[in-house]
Amino acid sequence: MANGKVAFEPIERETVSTKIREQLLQRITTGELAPGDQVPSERELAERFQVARSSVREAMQGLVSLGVVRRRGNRSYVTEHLPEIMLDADDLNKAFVRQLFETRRVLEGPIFVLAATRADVGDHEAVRMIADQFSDDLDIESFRRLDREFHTTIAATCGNPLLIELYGKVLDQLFRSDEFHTLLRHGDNRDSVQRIIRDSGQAHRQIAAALVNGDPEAMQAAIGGHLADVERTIIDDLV
Amino acid sequence: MANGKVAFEPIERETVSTKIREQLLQRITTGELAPGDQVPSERELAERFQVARSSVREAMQGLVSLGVVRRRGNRSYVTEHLPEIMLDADDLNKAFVRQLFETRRVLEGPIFVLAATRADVGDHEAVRMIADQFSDDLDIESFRRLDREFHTTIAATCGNPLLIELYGKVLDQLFRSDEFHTLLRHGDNRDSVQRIIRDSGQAHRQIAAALVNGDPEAMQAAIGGHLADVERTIIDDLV
DNA sequence: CACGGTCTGATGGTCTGTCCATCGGCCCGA
DNA sequence: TCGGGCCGATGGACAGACCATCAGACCGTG
Repeated sequence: MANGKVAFEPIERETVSTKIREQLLQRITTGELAPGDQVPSERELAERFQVARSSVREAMQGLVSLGVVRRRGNRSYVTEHLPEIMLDADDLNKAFVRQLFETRRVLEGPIFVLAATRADVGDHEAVRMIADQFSDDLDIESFRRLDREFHTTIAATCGNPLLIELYGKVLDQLFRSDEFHTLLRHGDNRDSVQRIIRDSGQAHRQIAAALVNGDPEAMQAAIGGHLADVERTIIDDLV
Repeated sequence: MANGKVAFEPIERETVSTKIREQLLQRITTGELAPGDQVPSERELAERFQVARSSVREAMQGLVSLGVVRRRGNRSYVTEHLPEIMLDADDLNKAFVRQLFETRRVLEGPIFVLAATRADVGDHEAVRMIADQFSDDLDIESFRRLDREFHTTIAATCGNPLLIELYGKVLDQLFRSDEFHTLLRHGDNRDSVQRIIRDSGQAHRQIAAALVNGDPEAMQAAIGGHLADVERTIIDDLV
């Protein structure tokens, strides 16, 4: 060691739920658990891992907070779109988009939780007003401006502008990336664009409602499903 | 509504653990639960909230992943340093520093979890090598350069450079902020600087060890305690 | 007085078992 | 064909228990 003291590192103390979580995460990131479909039930996992269901639940909660998995009511869990570690040099663009989405998922949960607990009725009203302005027939530029305003307003409610700024930058990067741009500009994708705008409006209204109700899970579910679609669309359409 | 469809927002389905988590988070951010000291035990909280201990555990896990609370072995939980919503205009600087730390905490957990599951032995060795270069007698500039290299290397292991870039930017902002600078430059604080360098070296070695062991909790604990000190030092010393 | 061993109560981690509301899918009858 | 009702599976929540660990008090020995 560079300094005088011998390095007595804290001994490893890995809990059962941590081991489970790591195994599941590995299964997911390697694509062994296909993205977008069901994860085995808690009871089945408990039996397969030879542990108690409570331990499995604990592991799953960790994955949920990581954003790689989503609760769907009482209907099992579904893995979010993300994985497929792509080693091909050709797929660098895809890999970058994947990172963007992964980062978004990481930032999303905490923001919504903080917003749900810190927002007051004034914030609620402001967010709801903006959300109601979304309509299906917005052109892409108006939509983008409104979208920006929406996220900025939520920033104020969450009590941590920095966090929202990062989130906004990630979303910006996402929507401004070359991949996304070509996707938008491409004449064939006019339908996709229109669908994205429509879905976004609905998603934003749901987010506003969830914020008013102070329900972070609902917020995450509202935006999550929608953005998962966007992610799939973008990645699938990449050359 | 702007579009034709009536907005049937998903009905609120708030779980018990969510309610508990929100209550606790509010208690913490309002400073009612003093930052840095123990949270009541799971059993006591279960009794006070009139719920099962498993529900309390679930809520606490959420708070841990949010970074506002930390597990300390089997010795209860401690609230992280962060809260005290400061309304005074004078305290804008403090508020910003607080946001920086809050953001760091949010990014930290996921990064370590991902790094722990995705890193291979080569990554381990690289990280360990850099960590061993930290020594107590580094000058501030060398330290900063080494620190930067350390984080960059971990970026490669975590499989998501973007996430690490954000994390690095936050840390940068933290260490480059005017507040921190004046703290460093101030002659009186030579001891503080030396202590920070010394603690950082140890923390980085612990992080490397935890990464090699694939133990995210240990990683977080290693860097968490150290940075909590830094946070306290900075905020307390601000004018 | 100092130091190491021992006991004890509290805590988190884990397990087992149970009950409930909800949901998807199925069948059955109108 | 369609609507309603039944059934199995699932997540959510609960109660109670056991264990390893840890802090702190206690005690004995030097």
